[in-house]
Amino acid sequence: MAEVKSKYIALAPKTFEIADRLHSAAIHMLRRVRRQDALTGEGPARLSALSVLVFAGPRTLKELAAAEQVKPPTMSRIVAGLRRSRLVEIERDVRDARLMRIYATARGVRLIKRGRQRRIEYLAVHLNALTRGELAKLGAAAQILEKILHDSQ
Amino acid sequence: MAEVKSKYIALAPKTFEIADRLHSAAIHMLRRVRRQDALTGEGPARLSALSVLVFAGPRTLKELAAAEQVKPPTMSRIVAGLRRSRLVEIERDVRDARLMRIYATARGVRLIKRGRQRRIEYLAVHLNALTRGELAKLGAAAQILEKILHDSQ
DNA sequence: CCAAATTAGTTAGCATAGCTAACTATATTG
DNA sequence: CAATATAGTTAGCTATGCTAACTAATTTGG
Repeated sequence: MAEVKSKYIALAPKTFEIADRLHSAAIHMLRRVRRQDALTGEGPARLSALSVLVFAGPRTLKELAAAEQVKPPTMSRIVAGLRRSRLVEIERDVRDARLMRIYATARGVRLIKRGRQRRIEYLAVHLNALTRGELAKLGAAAQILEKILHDSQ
Repeated sequence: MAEVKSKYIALAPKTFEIADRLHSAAIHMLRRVRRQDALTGEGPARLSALSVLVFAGPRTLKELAAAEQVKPPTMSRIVAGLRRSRLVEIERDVRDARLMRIYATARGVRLIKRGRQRRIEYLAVHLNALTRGELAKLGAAAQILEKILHDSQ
């Protein structure tokens, strides 16, 4: 791996090295796991948006766009695709007719849960080769990352 | 997070839970870090392919396609884009005129190194809030993941 | 109360990124 | 040397990202 120097002189080289390795490991892990998604027959943007609806509940288009960090026109087409595949349904808000209420259908929920199952199972099968201690270390790391991600917004 | 059951009864629930949390943390971490890439002015497929050329050296189109897990026609266009941006150059193999030798230009190397610097620095700044012990745990986790990814091909 | 401004979402049009099928050009093989 | 195999490209489809410009609905200010 290459050297990384910084303008932030307060940061220890060790911190950079760990950031680098964590970054690389995350990229390679997700690349593997993502191969499982082909079986769903839907593209990554749709799966990701649908996943928000399944695990966080119904959302408006704008909220969904914000959650997925894309612009409204992009989300508009993603939702149209999900609707064509009967994975979501849309209702107009009674209070404010400009707002959409987008929610996952039972079919959408099933698709996401199966996809998620495949991803997690794939990972778990590989983690199964580890010792108890190693597994505990991964658990600790996940917790630390969750904390950072949560704190830093 | 949702329940995940498995047909692999030999896998402990704890393993699933950790796989799940690791998966989620990796997704959110990379989503953050990726925002830095907009500054390069190149798309993700180009950055990723160029990164292979910079860190692993020149490759043929087929090799690059395999490394990026895409089909040759896809890589053909990615390389064409990189070439237009003067980030790579192409030579024909002397022994076998069918083969391309694709390599990063100095400009390509600079672009990737700066982009990488931004990503790693962003992460490192956030890791900097951690204690020595927490940092060490993340380092240990990265190492364990590298091992699994390497061993399982 | 209604005109102006704001907000939610869509449409149009562009670029990138993925695919398969069908092509060209070069090497290899029988 | 003809047939086959291999490397890469081209054409044409879908999906996913953007901005600019639009429609429709709501809110606000005079």
